[in-house]
Amino acid sequence: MLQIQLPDGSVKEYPENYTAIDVAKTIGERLAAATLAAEINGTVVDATRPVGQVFNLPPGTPIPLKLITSRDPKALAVMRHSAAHVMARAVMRLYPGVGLAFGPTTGHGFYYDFDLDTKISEDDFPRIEEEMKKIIADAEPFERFSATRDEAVKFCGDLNQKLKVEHIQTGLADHDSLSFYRQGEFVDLCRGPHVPDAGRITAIKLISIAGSYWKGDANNKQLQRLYGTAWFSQKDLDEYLKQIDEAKKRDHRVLGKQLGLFSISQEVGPGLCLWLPKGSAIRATLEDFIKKELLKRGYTPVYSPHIGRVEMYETSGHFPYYRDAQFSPIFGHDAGALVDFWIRKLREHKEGTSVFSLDDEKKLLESAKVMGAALTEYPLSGSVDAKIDTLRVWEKNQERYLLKPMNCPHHVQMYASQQRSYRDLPVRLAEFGTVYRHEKTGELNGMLRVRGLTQDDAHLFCTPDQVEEEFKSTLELVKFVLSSVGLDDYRVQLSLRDSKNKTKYVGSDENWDRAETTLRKVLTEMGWSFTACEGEAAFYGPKTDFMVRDCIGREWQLGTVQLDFNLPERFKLEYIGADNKPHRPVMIHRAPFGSMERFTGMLIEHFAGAFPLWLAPEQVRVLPISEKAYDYAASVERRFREAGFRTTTDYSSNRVNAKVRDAQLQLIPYMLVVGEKEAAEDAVDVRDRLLGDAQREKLTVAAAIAKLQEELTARRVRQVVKSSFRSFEESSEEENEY
RNA sequence: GCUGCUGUAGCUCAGUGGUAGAGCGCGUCCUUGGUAAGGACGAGGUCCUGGGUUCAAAUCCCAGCAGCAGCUCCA
Repeated sequence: MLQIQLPDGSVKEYPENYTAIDVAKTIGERLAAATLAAEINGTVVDATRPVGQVFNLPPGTPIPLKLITSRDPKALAVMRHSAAHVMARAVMRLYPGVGLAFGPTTGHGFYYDFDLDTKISEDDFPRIEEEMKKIIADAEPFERFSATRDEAVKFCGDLNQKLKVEHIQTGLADHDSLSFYRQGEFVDLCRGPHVPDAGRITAIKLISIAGSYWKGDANNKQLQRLYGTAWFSQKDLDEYLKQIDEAKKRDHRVLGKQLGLFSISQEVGPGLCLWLPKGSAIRATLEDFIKKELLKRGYTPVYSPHIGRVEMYETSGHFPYYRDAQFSPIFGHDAGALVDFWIRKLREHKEGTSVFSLDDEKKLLESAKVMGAALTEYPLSGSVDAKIDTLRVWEKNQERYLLKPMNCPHHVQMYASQQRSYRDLPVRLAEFGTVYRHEKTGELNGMLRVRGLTQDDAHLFCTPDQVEEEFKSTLELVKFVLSSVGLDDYRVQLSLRDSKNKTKYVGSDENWDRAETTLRKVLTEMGWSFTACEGEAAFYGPKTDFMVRDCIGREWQLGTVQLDFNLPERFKLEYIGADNKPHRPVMIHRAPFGSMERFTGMLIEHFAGAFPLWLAPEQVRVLPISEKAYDYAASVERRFREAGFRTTTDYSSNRVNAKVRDAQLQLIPYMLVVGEKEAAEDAVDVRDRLLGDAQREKLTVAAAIAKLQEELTARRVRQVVKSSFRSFEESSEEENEY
């Protein structure tokens, strides 16, 4: 007999081969019909599997069992995964010979990757959906069966599913037994679980089609990824689609245009952001805020130029590691780019990655000569190394500048500009440093991913003893800054080195281990919850990143604190210790906002454009009732401006109704309606954007100024419109192993 | 960079192998108004760029550029 413990704690006995559905039937037919899956000992499994087969608990131990119906949030993921199978089955019917890759669930639906030469387009969605609906109407069961690795390979081979075969042989090499699910004529390698039959899938819709890479590697074959969503009712589906539409309305690109905050013009260039006056007001407010905060915390503001010698970035490693993501160097000599290309080609030739003929070299020599670089020393018949050396010598004598991709080397030079004593440390150099990166075209995204950005950057140089303390206080600064602007919906990520691919990083294992251990220790001591992510570190050190979500749920890195033992070594930085001997300082890179562009973009979405008073680009608008009140309106505007408020007056020929509406739609926190009555009393009629007409308040100008100043200095956040796509709770992306 | 979709007035978008439309905004005038749209008139377009097909292309085809979504990348 099988001993099963139900969620209420009661233990009951059932026949050995009973499934969760069978158990449900003993409670009630309706419950059995509603059961979609079962949670056994904390793991979600098929409701149709014999409970006793799932776990080998010691004999006599009752098995904890929970029946999962559509009311349980876990049911959605199970059902969506089944929907992915149904979609794949439909696609297979319509496109014979399609190769199957992976088909997991996502936070709001599911996708399946297909290897298919025919291009699926959105025009094909209706017939795929129709086929899916047929499959759902047929309500055939999902049947699980197991196979050994060899059987599985043969089975998938017979089905001509090459990607599955490859996956079994590589990704699943350590699995002895593999499970499959059959649904009618469709069989798929799959970990499960699934709903009992396709009829349990109620409301489905295909969302989009896009490219993806096999196993997420851009060097691999490109697949077609079909996205869909599924819900237990049409109502839920409609609600979800409505939410997506709502979410798009708070997109910073939409609001940025609507509210005149920023603009990205094709004339200026892709990824280059123009901060319009209103966007600039927000940025300036943020910058003032953090500048004051940094002074309090012992930072010293510095300025550095926008370009620097390429050699400096070769020393730091930025140039060799990220060359393809940088704007080309600025060459002082006309032949600079040519020689640069030449050296790269020679290196590729040496490494065997490309062919570079003697004839090519002769042509280049000729061209260089025409461009004014004679290169008489070039050893045409010498070794590749000798050739590279000759060209390098020429290059070293020329000017080569890089549009700066990072501020750190500049700050490093500032540190090195004088001798440092341990008594001087920590040195904290802060700068709103503008950097340029040639991001790939497909990566650009409004203000969130740009090619020119300003970091609220600073570099701390400290003794090894000071590292933990400095790191800790820096993390606290980031947290303080985020909470000051009302951003509390973020995730802390500990970004570590990829232990399997160390070629992406500079520095010794010892330095890395030291840095990663320190970070983990500090985070743990602070009691913060964080997620550790391998392979997310910077090339010079591990970091703690503050991740937030945008209006449609994509995650972005804002603030970051990075620990670096490596750049001080590469630049041979020193300080004189108490022992009168030179020591190597440790660097901390940190940017609470990350970049002003991305941070402002995220803030726009966070507040859905409705900024709190202290950040609002236009804080107060004076609305004269008629021309008779123009003079008084002007004086009110002047007094508010003098009190420090960003104030305008609406002199349009509209009626006050329209003026109120305009200001309301432009999300201006306070409107001051003034007419003859107010003019007579030196008053304003204060209309609060949030309270509207119902709670208008007539105050003297002085009282209104005082009221608003109180809200301003407190940096009060009175409203944040919740977004359904931001929260971190709901986004448990199901990783399907296979 | 890859795959797919999109590109029409300042904005949002409709539209057709036969020479271009709406709403909002903008301008002028009337209205001098009391808390989410007062009225009239008017100006605005190389229909992304370059090729091709055609008697005829903004519309069909190709290429490029840009935007969007996804993938990959992100110092």
